[in-house]
Amino acid sequence: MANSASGDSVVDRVVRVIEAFPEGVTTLQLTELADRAELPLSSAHRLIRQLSHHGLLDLGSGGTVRLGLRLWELVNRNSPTLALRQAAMPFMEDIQQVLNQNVNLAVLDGWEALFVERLSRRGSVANRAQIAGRMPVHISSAGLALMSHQSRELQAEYLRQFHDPAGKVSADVVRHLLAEAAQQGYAQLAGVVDPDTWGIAVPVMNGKRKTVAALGVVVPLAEMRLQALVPALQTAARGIGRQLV
Amino acid sequence: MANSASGDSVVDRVVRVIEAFPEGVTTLQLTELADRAELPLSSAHRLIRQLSHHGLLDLGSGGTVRLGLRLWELVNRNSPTLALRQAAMPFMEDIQQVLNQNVNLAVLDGWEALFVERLSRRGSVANRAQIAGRMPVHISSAGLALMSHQSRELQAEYLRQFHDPAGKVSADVVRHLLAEAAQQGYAQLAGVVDPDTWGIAVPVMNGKRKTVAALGVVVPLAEMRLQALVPALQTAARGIGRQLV
DNA sequence: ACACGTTCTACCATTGAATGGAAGGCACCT
DNA sequence: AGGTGCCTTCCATTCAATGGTAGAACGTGT
Repeated sequence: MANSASGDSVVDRVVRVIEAFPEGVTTLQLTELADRAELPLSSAHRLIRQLSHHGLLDLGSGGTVRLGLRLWELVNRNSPTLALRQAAMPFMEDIQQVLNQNVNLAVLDGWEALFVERLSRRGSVANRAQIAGRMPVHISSAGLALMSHQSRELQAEYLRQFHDPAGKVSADVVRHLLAEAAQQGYAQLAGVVDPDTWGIAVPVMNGKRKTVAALGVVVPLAEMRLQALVPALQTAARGIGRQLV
Repeated sequence: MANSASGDSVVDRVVRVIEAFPEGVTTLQLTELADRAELPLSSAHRLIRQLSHHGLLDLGSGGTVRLGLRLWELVNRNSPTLALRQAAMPFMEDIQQVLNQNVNLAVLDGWEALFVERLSRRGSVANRAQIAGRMPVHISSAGLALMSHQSRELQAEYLRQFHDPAGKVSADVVRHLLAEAAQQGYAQLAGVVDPDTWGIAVPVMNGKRKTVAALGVVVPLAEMRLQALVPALQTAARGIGRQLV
């Protein structure tokens, strides 16, 4: 036998290895990684050593495996969201200063909002973990803000396939939320993620008026002041969008 | 001929493709990417399509290639510096609040300081580009702070191979800077990177008193107040280190 | 309008790079 | 002392990867 009894290419395997790390886990043992990637140990070992040699992975002395610093560096230097994050950062800092709330920036990926940047509320323990985190469209204000400004076709497709695994939300409810968000120009969601918090997000449109991101804040229910928040967010979103092609 | 006339493995090629993006460039044409990665066009095309299929790259309609959002997500979720950044973030925010200066966090990689986190001075235009940026040890306060707390052997090896391409700095000068930094417990460097700025950095030690990072600020020369800065940085560095294993 | 250059995409016979079972080595248990 | 779990290396087998070639789809200048 040669070149994979299981019928997958080298590229497939490289991807499986990188994907094998569970969220938030930085270190894995060689054997465990081989298991997770469903690779024969010897194959996994060879592959990981190659990747490690190039710095994409970091194979420690005792068989501990991490993602490589070099990979982190390359990806962050050339990240597809680099321009967006650079444009958004000053405005996000402004909002954090003025409103003193958690600020976040998300893009749409599939049927989920992917958070690409985040600033924590001053004084609170930073919750940086949520960077690179995902939330389904229907339970995040950012997701709703993003989806409500997509094309009719995409929204229709989204609603067609929509199914809430928890079974608590129907497609009709989501349709209503999207319509409301589209009409108002912002999306809000209270107590869904966390019972004591309120999320508000507005779309960020690039120069061609295409919605490329959502800018949002998460505030304690008690401090909710929609009148103050929405204009601030919308102003910032326009400022960001003006810098994007 | 089969399996690479040039004698490199698939893994080599995957790495070359990812590394082919110049710093700060997010989009490349297929042909240009093939050139940069030194791959035959047809091979590059096949490889990139595979990677794109898995979301590590993103092959657009007109042959435009970007890094994939999925890759960014995976790397940032499981980044080797995740714990460090999470521990450091609140302290960095404190410093930014109290001192109103650019704050940065770096680790040592090879003979360079790799900046893993950064907060911009309030009011200044954010210079986020420097995240994932590198600076040689001898011309960055962070680099000096890091190197000055490494083992004797590593420092000796560093000094042995040291060579300033600009020819302005001798190994003896660097040796002196390192000794000074080691003795004082902080490193400073004035007007090297930018003629009007002063950089100060202190080491961050983990629970085993191993130096794992450097915490630093960059201040305008005019606002230089060493007496205020160093204690603040050292306090923060201790706070960060206490949370690291 | 036409010819030309450039770039993307697809095909397919050839072959050496990738494969993984087996065995060795090491550390740490019981 | 024997057992267990892990990392690491070896090597004959073979099919996945390769890249020259050619066609399609642009864009551009004459």
